[in-house]
This record gives sequence, structure tokens and C-alpha cells, in this order.
Amino acid sequence: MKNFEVARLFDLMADILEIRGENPFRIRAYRRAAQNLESLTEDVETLAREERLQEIPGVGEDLAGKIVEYLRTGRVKDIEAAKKGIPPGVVQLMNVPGIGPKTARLLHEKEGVTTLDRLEKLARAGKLRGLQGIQAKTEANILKGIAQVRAGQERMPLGHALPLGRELVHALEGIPGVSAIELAGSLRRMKETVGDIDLLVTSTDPAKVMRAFTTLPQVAEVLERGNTKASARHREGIQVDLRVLEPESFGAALVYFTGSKQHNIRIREIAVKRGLKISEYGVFRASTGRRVAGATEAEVYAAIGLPWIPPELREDLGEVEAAATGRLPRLVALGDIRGDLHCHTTATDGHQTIEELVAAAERRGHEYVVVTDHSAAARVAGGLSAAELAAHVKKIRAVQTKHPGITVLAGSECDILADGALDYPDAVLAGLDLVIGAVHSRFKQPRSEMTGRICRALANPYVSVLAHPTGRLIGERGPYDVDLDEVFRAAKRYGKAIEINSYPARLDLNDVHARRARDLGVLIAVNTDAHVLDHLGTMELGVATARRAWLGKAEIVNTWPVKKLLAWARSSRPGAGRQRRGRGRAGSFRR
DNA sequence: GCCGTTTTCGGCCCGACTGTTTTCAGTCG
Repeated sequence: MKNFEVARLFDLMADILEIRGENPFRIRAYRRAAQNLESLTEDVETLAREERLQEIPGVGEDLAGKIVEYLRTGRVKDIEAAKKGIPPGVVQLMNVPGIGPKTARLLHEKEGVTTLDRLEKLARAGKLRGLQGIQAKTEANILKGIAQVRAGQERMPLGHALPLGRELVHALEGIPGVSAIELAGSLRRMKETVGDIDLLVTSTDPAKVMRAFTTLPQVAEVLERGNTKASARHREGIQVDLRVLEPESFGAALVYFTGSKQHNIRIREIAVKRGLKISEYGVFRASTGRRVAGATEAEVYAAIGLPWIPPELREDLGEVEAAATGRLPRLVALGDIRGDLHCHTTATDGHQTIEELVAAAERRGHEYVVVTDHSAAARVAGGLSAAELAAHVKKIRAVQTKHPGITVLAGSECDILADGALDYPDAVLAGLDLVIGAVHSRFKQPRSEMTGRICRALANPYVSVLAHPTGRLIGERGPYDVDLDEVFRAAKRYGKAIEINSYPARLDLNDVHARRARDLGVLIAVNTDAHVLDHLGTMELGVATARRAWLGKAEIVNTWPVKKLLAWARSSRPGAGRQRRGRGRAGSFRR
């Protein structure tokens, strides 16, 4: 899978063209192609083989040729040529906030700067001032920017940023004159990581909001402050951007601030074709400047002939076309989730008793919860032997009697061993209501072995769900090497579900992979993998990932009623077919 | 470099803020 490699290459080309001051539209073409390659659900090598590269939006004849050249030779002549005269360090200068292509070029041409170190030395010595457009302040800003780069401005996981954003909303909503306040940006689109927190406020007294915002206890440093826009660094490190607008512009501003940038460009292009102009202030007739929409998002989209598009879809990945042709998916909602299929207790590495877990799930309105503690092979997690599991199941059944309002199911997060066998024999698995298979060991297996291992586990008649299919931990550990398409096809073949694990550091499957699974018709389970009670709340993140993957409720097994869920879990087990035929419908259940 | 119910050529989104300018360029989102 070289999608990201090619994307990085095109991004590099765009950077170089920017520094060279070339046609901005050509630059945008490279950026757009790079972005679409990153979100591509199919393997670019497969597309190249099937001569379908030009199906990628933003990839035409030329870029398709460059992709083929890269895949064949590992390089692209035109890009190599463009690189000449621009050392890699110069491109990297643009990572410094405040330094764009023009400044990078200036620094290189006039001062021979090719590294951050050199740039810092010159700035400290006051040797940058005097260059065209650079005085003391810019010099100071460059030093600040260098420090920021050095500190590593990693993107913050959604699960961390979302509560911070909501806390800010809460802090600002009490200010007199504030009529509406919303989170926007990638946070509203629920991307798995966010670069900053965007806040949108409509108020009749912007100055008051600005004052309040810049003096919040959460604000460590004010970076920029105008009449309607301010930027600050949150004490947790992330940047917060605030924009204040008139109430009549709320919808247009929300669209604008939510993005993505690519999505905004798309809808503005449509507006232009209709003789309209969209800005954060509203939708205006181009000829007269008269406002035609702006108060609500729906109004803005309606002005260009589109239905409202859910924020999670606004990535310019087909949603505009889908909206235009009435084919937007009906996305799953948090309220559609009827139960959690993956939860831990103190029996293994959880910090909640069965009783606590069940009570918490019931409070959340779940109709069922599956207790899935680890199997024996997961030693560090205190995995259960078969005998321990039997005792554990008894306790689970006992808790059920005290909670008639929720169905308590006994399951296991059973290790998939190195060869693809399950950690419990079939006879043990047969005593469980639902089994989740998971890889917790031998992450370094070669791709073919790992793929075969997982597919074999999916073929086991007692396994219903594959947990966290790539094993990645955001910012900590990359995914293991596995052919997901192969895994998806196996899941489809055996009628098994693939998990979207909602644990904030996992979100595994991610949005792109989940969308691919959906496209292939694979069932999905959205689970929390809760180890402590608070974790049940992370279901929101998994559902958001499902929404970003265009998933509807029907495709997600834990939106199903418990009867349907259990019938499905049993459908692959021995005897299931006979039973069904015998009774003419899914079997009856003890509980 | 892409792309087409206004086009196979001529378009290609829009505005705020900063720092440096005395009317604007660069950067950012």
C-alpha cells in the first residue's frame, strides 16, 4: 500500500512549486491529489494495475502517469528535476508557523538558510531584519515558531480535544450577548486527531467576547487578537481559534469554520456557477451583493441546491456529489446503539466489577452489554483460564438476575494465537453468547502470516467479531502489517463483523478503513472496549468514526435488537442451519 | 494540473490578521 508515499511525494512537489512561485492552481492540483490519495480506500497499486488511477478525484492523465512512474521506478523525473536548487531543508522551513513559501525562498536565496539551526542562529543575532519585509517583530515570531516546531506540535487525539473544546464552550456560553456558540473545524467533523480547537460565537458585543476569551484560565498565551478573531494557546498545548460573528451569519460561519477546506472550496465553486458567492458572512448574489442566505447551515446549502450535509462527511470525498444526487447516506447516530459488545471487568484488566459495568450500561440506556474479558494467552492482562472463565460466566449470569432491565451476555475477548487458532477450544467458546477475536501478540509477523492468522480466526464458527483490527495506538504504535482488504473479504464471506474500537487511542478501524469495509458490504460493530466506567462514554468517538465512514444503522450489529444480534452470533455455529430450518425462524432464547 | 447542464480552453474560493507597508504582501485557515 503506497498511497501515503505517493501522497507525500505530491505534497512535496506542491511545496517546491510554491517556493518556486509557480501557478497556484497547479500547486492546488498536486495538493488535492495528495489529499485524495491519503483518504483513498483502495490500494493505489491495485488501481494502477487496473488502469483506474484517473478515477481518483483530482488525478488526471499527467498525475496518473507520475503515479505509474513512481510505482515502477521509485522516482518521478519531473519531481526530481523540480527539486534541483531547492534543498530539502528549505522546504522544511515552511513547517515554522509564519514562514510560507515566499519567506522560505527569501531566506534561502539571500542568506543561504537550509536548516532550522542556521535560521535560529541568524534570528538570534538579529541578522534577518533588513531582509525584504522582515523587521524585529517578524524575527521574534520566527524564533517563537522555531521553538514551537522543536516542541513538536503533534495533533491532539479527538478523545482528548473534545472535552477541552466542550469546556471552552461552557465557559463562554454564559457571557451576556452571546447568542450561539459552537465547536467547529476538524473537531466538529470528528477527525481522529485535531490540530486546533475552533470556536464560533455569534454575539452583538464582540469586544466583550474577545475580552472574556483572552482572559479565560484555560488560555496560556494569546497569539493573535483582532476585532472578530483571536488565537490562543490552551494550557494543554493545543491552539484555540475563536471567531465572533453577527447572528445573521451563524449558518454561513459554521459552514465556513467547520470545513474541511476542500469541502468549502467545492461548495464555493458551485456557488460561483450559480452566480452566487459564499463567505463566512453569508451567501450573496454576485451581481448585486444582496444576501440570499446565511442564518442556518441548511439555508446555505439550500441556496446552492444541496441538502444539509453532516459535518463528519465534509471532506470532499464524494459527499457533494452524493448530496447533489440525493444519495447522502442516513448515518448511524449515538442513540441507535443498543449495546456494547466489548467490555472488561476486574476479572482481568478492567477496573470495574461486573455489577458496576452492568449498572453503568443500564444507566446509559443500553439494552444489552457483553462482558468480554481476556483469555489465558493475554497474560499481562490477567487472562482467564478455561476454568476461571466458567466461574466468571456463572457470576455474569448471577448479575443478570439482579438487572432485569438489561440483557447481560457472557462473552470473551479471546486471543487469536500466532497460527490463527483461538485461545479457547470450541467446546469452551460454545458456552459463550458472543466471542470477539483479538490479536495481542506477535505484532511483527509478516503481512501474509498476519493476514492468514486473522482470516483463519474469522473462519472459526464461534467468533463473531474481530476486535481492533490493526492494533494501532494513535501517536504510540503503528498498525501491524495486514492486508485489510483480504480480512474484509473473509469477514464478508463468513458473515462476521469487524470492530470500530472506540477507545480514544485506538479508533481502530479508522474512518478510511471502515468506509472500505462498508463499501465491501462487511458488518461493523462499534464497541468501547471499556476498562473503567468512564470509558462507556467513548462510544461517541466510535460512532463518529462510523459516521465518517458513511455507515448507517443497519450495517452496525450492535444497533440490532438483542434477538437479532444473538441469532446472528449463532448463525455460523454448528447446528444453526438445522435449527433455523426446523423452526422456520431464528431460534428461541433462554433469556 | 484538473475539469466540463454555461467550457476540450479558460477558468479555478474567500476573507482576517500581522507586520510591514503608506496601499500591500504574506500567511493562514
